Amino acid sequence: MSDTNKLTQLIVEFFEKLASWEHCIVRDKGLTLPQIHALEILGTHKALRMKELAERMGVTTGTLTVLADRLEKGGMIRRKPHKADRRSILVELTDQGQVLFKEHDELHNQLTRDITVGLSDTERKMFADILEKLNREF
Amino acid sequence: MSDTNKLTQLIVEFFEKLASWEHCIVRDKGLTLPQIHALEILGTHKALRMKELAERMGVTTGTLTVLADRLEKGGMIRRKPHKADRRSILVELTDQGQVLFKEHDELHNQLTRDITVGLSDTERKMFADILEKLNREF
DNA sequence: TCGTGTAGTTTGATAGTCAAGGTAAAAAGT
DNA sequence: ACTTTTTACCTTGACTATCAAACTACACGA
Repeated sequence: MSDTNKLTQLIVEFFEKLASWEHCIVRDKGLTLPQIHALEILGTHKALRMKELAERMGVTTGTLTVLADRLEKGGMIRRKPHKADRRSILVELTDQGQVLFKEHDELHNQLTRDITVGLSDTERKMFADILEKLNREF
Repeated sequence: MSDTNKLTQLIVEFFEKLASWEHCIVRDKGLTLPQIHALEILGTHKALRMKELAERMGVTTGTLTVLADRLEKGGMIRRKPHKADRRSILVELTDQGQVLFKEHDELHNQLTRDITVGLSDTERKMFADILEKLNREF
């Protein structure tokens, strides 16, 4: 097997494990993956237009409308008018959504610590550098 | 911001990009993420029992039943009886499913090549080593 | 053989998803 | 200024994913 094949398998395995972990975590909180995904994006971007959020999530605005309805009903997000463009609607986290986001973000950090526990400082730095390069190439 | 936070962000960004890529790829083929996920697992494991496949996918057997129905109707997989245990059912790829799996697998390899194009041989090897360690810790 | 556990299916309820169509507002063209 | 086109969001209809719970058939141990 080529080096590329092996590396691909390692990436796929890593990806699957991350996905599975996220899935279990959010299910315990009564949320779904798309819902927490929206909260994650809003948590790092303050207010976003529906259109922008939909694009970042990779879904249509129609899909986002119903998703946002549910999150709004659950008290996680808030819609507010866009001053400059009356077609647009801004979405932002409520206080409750902020709390949830921060909790979830801390879980991510804890996971990072857990899985990198066997790495040396050099390796951890190397890993960060490599990820930065990969993200640029995407 | 701590090193852990930064590393977490890099991992999340990498994960999101992988998910988005996979999403776009399978949509072009008229498949869904869970469907291609099942094909990927079956592609590397020959025949699996429904129960085993469900566990690897992280879904209940009820969910897998309807998923398998659709894949079977689409000619991607085949159910066949389990010789030793008549409660169990084995699932395996059809020839058509095999072709699809190999095509998709090759796309993964191509993606690996594309995103690691900026890495040196040393970095690529280091990346593989680190991923192996992380996958073990999971 | 009888009770308990297991594999898979079915069903009902809830979510996610898209495409297509609708409405209102902005932007562009004339 | 007026018309046309584009954009942003919502709605609807159809399909898929998902789980929990109930159900069937089989296995396995006491």
